[in-house]
Amino acid sequence: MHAFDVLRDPVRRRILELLAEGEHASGEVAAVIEREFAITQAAVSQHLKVLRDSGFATVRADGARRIYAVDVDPLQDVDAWLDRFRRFWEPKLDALETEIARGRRKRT
Amino acid sequence: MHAFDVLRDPVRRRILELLAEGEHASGEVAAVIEREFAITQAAVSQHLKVLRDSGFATVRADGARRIYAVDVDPLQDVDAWLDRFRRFWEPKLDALETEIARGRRKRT
DNA sequence: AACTTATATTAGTAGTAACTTAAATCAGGG
DNA sequence: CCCTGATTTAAGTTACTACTAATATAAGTT
Repeated sequence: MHAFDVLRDPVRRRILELLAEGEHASGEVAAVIEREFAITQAAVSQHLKVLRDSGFATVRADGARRIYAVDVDPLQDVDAWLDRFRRFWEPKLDALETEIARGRRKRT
Repeated sequence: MHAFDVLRDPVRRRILELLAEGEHASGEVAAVIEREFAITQAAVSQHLKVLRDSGFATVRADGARRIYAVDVDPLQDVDAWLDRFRRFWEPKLDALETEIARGRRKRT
């Protein structure tokens, strides 16, 4: 599933916003989303699965709970796709300066 | 239609890539897309309509031709949404430096 | 072991979105 | 004015996606 397919859904975007604040258990995420979007826990779990499968989130077990964390790799891909449009709104920067400012060098 | 709904479609993303290179007539876009995606000219026209309606593209007439240009406002919205995740991959910059580097001040 | 809590999975349904084909619009030239 | 080329619009079909309800799984508690 392509990154943009994942981000298309407002529920998934909201979940990612929550995870951007820090790790959350599945149930914590579900509580917020159920309230804000009026959908069931099962639906939230399905969205979490999409996020896992597409690399936007990672999970670890904590007893019966599942702790989710954001993984920004696919978001960086989106950011990289936007690069070709940046010249329309960003002031001119030389190539090296841009590299440094944007921090998009290969991870070491 | 939300920006991410628009960007979800690979044909529309490809059209935006073409428009990022410069203005193109509807027919020029259609020629490329028909070849690359094997869909009809009518389908391409429908995608162009979506891009128009959602603010991603503007059109002007040139005789019977319709010349399309990219409008990056919605792309900037996407870029802004990504801001909350940038700290996961960007080196620390102070607030002002970030403002300058990212060029996201109000348009003057 | 039985009960409860936490979470995921399955099966089925309904709405939407992206096509195709056909028809409509509209500008320019003979 | 008719014809052609360029483009959009309309109608209908199909496939996909997000949902619910029900069930399964697994851990924690008594």
